[in-house]
Amino acid sequence: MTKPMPRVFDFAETEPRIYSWWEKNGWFKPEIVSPQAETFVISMPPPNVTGALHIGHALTASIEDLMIRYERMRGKAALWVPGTDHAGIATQLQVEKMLRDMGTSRQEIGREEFLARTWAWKEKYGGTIQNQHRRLGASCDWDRERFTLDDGLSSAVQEVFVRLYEDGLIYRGPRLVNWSPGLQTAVSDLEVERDEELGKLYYFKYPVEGGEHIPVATTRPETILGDTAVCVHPEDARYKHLIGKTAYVPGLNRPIPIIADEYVDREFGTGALKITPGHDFNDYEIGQRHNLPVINVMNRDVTMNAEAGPYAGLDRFACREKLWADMEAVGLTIKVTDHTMIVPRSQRGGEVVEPLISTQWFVKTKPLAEKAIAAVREGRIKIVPERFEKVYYHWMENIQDWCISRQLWWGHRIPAWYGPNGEIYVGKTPPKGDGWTPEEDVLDTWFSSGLWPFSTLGWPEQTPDLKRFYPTSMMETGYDILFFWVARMIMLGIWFTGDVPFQTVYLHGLVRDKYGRKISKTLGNTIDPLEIMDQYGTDPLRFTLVTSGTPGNDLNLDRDRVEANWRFVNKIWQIGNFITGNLDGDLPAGMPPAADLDLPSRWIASRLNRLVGSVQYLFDIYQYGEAGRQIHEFLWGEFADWYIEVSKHPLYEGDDEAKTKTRRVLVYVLDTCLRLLHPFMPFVTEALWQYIPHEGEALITAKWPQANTAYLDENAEAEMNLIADLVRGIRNTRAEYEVDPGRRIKALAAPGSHRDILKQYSYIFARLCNVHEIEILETDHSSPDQAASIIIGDVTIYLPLAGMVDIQAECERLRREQTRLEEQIARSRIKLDNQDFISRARPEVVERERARLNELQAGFNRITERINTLCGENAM
RNA sequence: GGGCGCAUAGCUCAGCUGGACAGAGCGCACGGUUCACAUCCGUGAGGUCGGGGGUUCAAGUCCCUCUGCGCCCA
Repeated sequence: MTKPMPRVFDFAETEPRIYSWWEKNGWFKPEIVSPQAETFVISMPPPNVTGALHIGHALTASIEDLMIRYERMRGKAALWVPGTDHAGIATQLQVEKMLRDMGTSRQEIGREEFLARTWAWKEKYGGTIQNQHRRLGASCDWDRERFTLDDGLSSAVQEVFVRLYEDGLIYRGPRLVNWSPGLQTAVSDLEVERDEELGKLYYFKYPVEGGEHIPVATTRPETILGDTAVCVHPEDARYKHLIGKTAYVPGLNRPIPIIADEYVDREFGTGALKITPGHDFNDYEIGQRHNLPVINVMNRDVTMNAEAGPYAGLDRFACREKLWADMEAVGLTIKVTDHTMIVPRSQRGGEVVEPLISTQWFVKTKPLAEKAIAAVREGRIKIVPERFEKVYYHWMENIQDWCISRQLWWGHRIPAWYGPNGEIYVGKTPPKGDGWTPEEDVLDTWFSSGLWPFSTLGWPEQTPDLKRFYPTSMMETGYDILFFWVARMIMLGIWFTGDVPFQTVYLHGLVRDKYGRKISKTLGNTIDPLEIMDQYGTDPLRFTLVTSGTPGNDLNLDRDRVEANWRFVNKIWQIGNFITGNLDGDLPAGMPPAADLDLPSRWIASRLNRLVGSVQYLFDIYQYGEAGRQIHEFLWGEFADWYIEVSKHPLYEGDDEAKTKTRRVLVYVLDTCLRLLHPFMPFVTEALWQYIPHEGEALITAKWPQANTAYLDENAEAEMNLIADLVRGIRNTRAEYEVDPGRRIKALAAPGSHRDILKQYSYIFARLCNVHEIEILETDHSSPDQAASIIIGDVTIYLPLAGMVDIQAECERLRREQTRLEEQIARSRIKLDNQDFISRARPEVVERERARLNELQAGFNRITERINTLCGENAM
């Protein structure tokens, strides 16, 4: 039985109610199906624990929830593991800002107190994003929620660190690293952003033994103080004679050799390159090749150190100025030019990153990467869209060792201790004995998130969850973290579990504003998903996010589209209103057999099953957006606009049998569409489903539809198309002749080969174009003069519009139509006359073309006939 | 320097395995108080599918090339 449903869909009331009902019933958990069921598992990319939901999270959650709901409906044990990331740098910065606002600092309160405050901060703001995910309808298993600093995950991190160390894949040592002066920590290559900026190129003269000078250009004069060579191209005629001689570092007069290396670009600057292995990655490599010493001239706060001689204590940029001024004074400068250069900046802090020699912990990535590459090459991991595989290989094949230590406090403490005699101990527990000092540094946040797919399932313990749900099925995330996160999960996952962490990687794009601009606070074009949900509800936002773009490409989010989809939600609701309002008592479930159905029902059943098949195909190839658009098009453009309108006849005027059949079709079609749409728009579909006759408790656990080919009916589609074309033709004609839409008119029909259909379904014309009487003419009819005619195939409909039809105009209209047909016939003939087409095109394509030509020909004959009778005497 | 993406109606985008006159939403113009919906219904205008070349019986769709915009890597 059905209960009366509200006239409008109140999303604000419905969403939280339905969500908690789902959650309370445990439907987000994989345990709702048998333990033998096939699994489908997604690890949710963990957002920053203290973060707030932004539009990117909304996209991620919309797609992942869609995947999860779809697979759940397909009967799989669907598990979506949620969680949050401690986000070392970001969170520490937030807390430090709070401390600053309170007039203190982390240094002042000390490590222990700082961590206590950060945990407190996490407790306070940590729940926000979970609840925001609930608003999005995310059907994840909250009982399995994890946090990267949980005990379990911390133990996984330690385990991994220790084992990698024992495998010889983690080492510690002084190396040139990217130093973030603002954050006071080393960062990895990936955390450095390189952008073109306008800078200056400074030309210095380096004195050379024997009184000569060699000109050297640099963008960073302060690093001159750390130069250990000047390098020229071995074939450079300008400097060939200087190779092997000694130059003197400006400002310090330290002697350095002039060396030759083919690396030098003769075109750039002066063609003579200063080599500073302590402050430049390329120079570091050249230095290694030539056995040059490495001099570090900076402190960690990027002031100059003692090696800088008279410049010690100055900030790096102040030093730059002063050195230039000093050298200018002694005539060792040439010129300064404007110069566009690549400046490395810290991803988080934005300040210029300084390459600095520093002792850090590193992961030797090559052996890990090899296995990770093989997994994708061998198809054990599939990346969607496929083109990202290339990007992945390129990065993996050129991978550099990964600097994993961070001079932060918020994070996983590196499980290492230093002995009194400089020895290093690495283990999960402190070493025995006295005199051991624990390592101060913590690990890169991505080190722990790299374990996410298995650490969240209990690894290193062999938990039942790990056994059942690992490897996971799908890693869905943005392409912007392919290297940061996806690549590392693959490397670490394979290394530690011997199995891939997930079978498929689906990468989505970035959400941009409607003009395609990147969303940024400074631009002021941020899109707040919460605000949108307040205004339109969750379903329109989700549907818009999923249908606005294609996999792997950025999508431009247009608020107008959200509004349009909000109207779509209303449309669905109104369809529900209509159907439930026209039910009466119990209804047999399911569809009547096709043979028992009338033409419109056979048509809609055929269209529906075609849709189901198409949606299935699109889901199989991850084209969710297109699938959503097709469901939308079907539901509104075919079901509501045509079938429902037509169904009013049997519903209002039919007998009981006709009513029942029509009701069953209406309910069945709606039910199927709600199932198809549920992964896209969970709330309105579930809410409405509860008002229509249904089996089972909730749509969320209802069965995903399968196409039933028994209902495919090409003939019904063709007949219905003909009727629809006639209806449209009549509507056009009425509009053209400005016939009052409310005015009922009659028509005459020369039915051609569709006599029975037109007779039986003439009511459709009454419903859809206000033609309430159709007189079916005999074959040898005489056609009326004062009439407009609509010709589709071999059917002609005459609208006797006495006094309104201008024969002259009508003839012109018909001739235009005739010409159009003529052109199409010609084109079709050319095709069919082409032997190559006949022999090479697929038979059904040729067949379709033949049928089409017949149809065109019939129409052409009909229209010619009409012109002859109507326009005979004024044929010019 | 290497790689990738995008370029389709005024705007935002679809168009997947090549096959009938290229679609949607919004916007625009005109017309609608019929018992699901004005959060609606109907009609219409609007596109040389960035340029050029090629493959094919057939190209918006595949290949090459050029132009413009964007991204990634070095």
